[in-house]
Amino acid sequence: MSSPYCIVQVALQTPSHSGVGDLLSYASERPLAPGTLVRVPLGTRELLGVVWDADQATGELPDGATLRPIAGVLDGLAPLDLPWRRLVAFAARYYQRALGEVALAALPPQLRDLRPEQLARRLRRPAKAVGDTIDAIENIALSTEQESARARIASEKGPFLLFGSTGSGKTEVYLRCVQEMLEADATAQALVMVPEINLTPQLEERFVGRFAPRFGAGAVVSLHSGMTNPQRLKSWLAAHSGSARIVLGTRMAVFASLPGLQLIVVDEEHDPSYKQQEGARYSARDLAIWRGREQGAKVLLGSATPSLESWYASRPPTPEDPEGGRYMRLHMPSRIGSGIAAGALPRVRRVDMNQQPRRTVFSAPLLQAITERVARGEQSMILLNRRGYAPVLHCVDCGWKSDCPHCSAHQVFHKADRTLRCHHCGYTVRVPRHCPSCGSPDIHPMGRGTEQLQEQLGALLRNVQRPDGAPARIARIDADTTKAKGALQAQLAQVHSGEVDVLVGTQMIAKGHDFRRITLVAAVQPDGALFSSDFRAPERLFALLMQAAGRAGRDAAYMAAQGTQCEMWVQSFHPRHAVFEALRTHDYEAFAAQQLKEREEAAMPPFSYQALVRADARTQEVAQGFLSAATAAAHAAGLPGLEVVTLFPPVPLTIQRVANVERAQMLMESSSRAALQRFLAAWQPVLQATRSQPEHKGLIRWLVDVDPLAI
DNA sequence: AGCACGCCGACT
DNA sequence: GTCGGCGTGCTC
Repeated sequence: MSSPYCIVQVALQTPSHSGVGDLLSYASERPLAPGTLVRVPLGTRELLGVVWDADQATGELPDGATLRPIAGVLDGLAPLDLPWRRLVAFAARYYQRALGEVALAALPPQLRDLRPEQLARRLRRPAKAVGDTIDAIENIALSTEQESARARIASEKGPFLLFGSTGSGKTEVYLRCVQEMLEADATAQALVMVPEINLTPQLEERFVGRFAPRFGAGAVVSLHSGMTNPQRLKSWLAAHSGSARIVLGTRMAVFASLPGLQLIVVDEEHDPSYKQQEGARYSARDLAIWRGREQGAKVLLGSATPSLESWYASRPPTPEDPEGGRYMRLHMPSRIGSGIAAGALPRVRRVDMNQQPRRTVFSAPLLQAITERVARGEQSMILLNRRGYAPVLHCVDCGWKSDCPHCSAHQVFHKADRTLRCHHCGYTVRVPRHCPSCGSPDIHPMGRGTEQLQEQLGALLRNVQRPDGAPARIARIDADTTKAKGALQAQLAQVHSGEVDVLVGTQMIAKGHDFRRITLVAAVQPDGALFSSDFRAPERLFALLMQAAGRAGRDAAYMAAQGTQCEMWVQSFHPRHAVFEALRTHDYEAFAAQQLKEREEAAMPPFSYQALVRADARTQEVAQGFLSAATAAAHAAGLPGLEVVTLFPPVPLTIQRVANVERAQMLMESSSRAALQRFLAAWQPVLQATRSQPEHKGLIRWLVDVDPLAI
């Protein structure tokens, strides 16, 4: 009857929503602490798992079945602590995924295929001593605003929203807060997140420069998907063991094991990249808030254009609303720097494209402004959120368009390699000489992308000389020019060195990179986002333009010496639109107030909570049929929460078909986050049951997106 | 999701 | 006779 072994519950990457639960029982000869990493047999495979349950009862099995024994214990590693396990469990529950899936995805991939002996060998390997030759960098004196933010963060509980314009020195505040935290406690750790891999090297340089001399060469580690598996494992182990004091990373870093975590910084907290778009669709920013509260760590969100969610959550108390928001808002409005031009934000110039000749790309005044800057040896930056030469080819005779045969989207014309490429499925063909439909040679590009912009600008500026007499040089940075590893850094270096006079690119160039000599930024065609069906499009456009404007005039001393006024140009058919009005006055607060009013009237986030279910199938009918059936089943079962959750009918996605898969989705909305959660949890098994009915055989997959960014 | 088992067609 | 097609079903 009684057995000589313990039963342990292990979290494994079990098949996504299928019969197998996510905690499986195994036999162990000795008790294992929760959080212990183990290798266990499953079917014919052997998988990495995490011991989950504290219940170590020795006893009989249900139904007299036999348990398979644990295959191995990764002994050298301390068990993952309770805060980490609670974070993973919360994320799995909140985002409606299997516990084991989230747990295993949160671990470095290489841990999955390392046998216990291999791991032991790796752990024995001494960390190589790195030179201690780095000189300590003196702290820069903080401005009054920075100092007051620092003091508030030090003395209050948070979470904090550091609302500071571009160039107000948010990074310096992060550095100070991290430093204080780490100096006060020799075991303290800090997590600093940035939205994109591209931004980690420059931040790493700054943190290493500041902290390697103080806390040792291994004190700062990075964690992002651009690293090789061995590098990631190394950083992860350093964080887990506590030897790394600072972890810099992208959204995935929110799941790092940090036993001493005391501070989390989320830089550019409004950035959509914090939302994972596959697997468990978590928001690293929201999880950071949760983790901070749970683990007793302070959380510091920073942005010049906060998400409306964070802005609303940080509203100060008023007589009508004596509670105010959950976050504490810290305001740093001034740009820092030396010289009389410090603090000057670029002047915003709007060009009414209705007054320009049809099909104008560069209006005369904008072209004039760029020309003058080239002649003065200053740099300009032109933004267009569309790569390639033209978004579509068009036949004048029969109306044919370069539609992708597999997607409901156009194939984009790329002139450099004479291809038509679908940006959704990757399908590529050579550019036809004649219309594939009627044979006419009269086929033309319609609309423009960055490639064309670069070409046209080259022609327009061909007679323009730099101060040294050389012709103007126009560079382009977008996903196409930066595919190769290190290409982005190399191209940025060219801009920094002054080789480039005009930089054309997608939003990639608007983010974070510190260009010293750019005095003009232009958005030539930003109207697309104004009337988008996505209610967050204006918010995103405003953030992008503000961020882009922040690229101009960062070298205040230079600006002052030259007597240059930096400018942000916007060409639009709707120059009086609220987004541009707010941009003109650099008034985020007015913009946010106006947007929040609209959101409140329409009961949209942050005044309501949303989730999506998406279904993919060969046909739209099957995809929508599944969603309709699952909705009907939810109503029939009278699922909890339903009284306060609105289910909207299924609709096709904006891009309905990708790679021959039809996509449909339906929206759920509620004024109560808890009710929406209760409903989703109860609905999960209903969705699974619906999926297994024979009439929904054609369904390829379904997935839930909680707090979606785009609908 | 893997991965085996299984039960039928064209090959050395 | 066997190599291999992918339908079905199981994994503590």
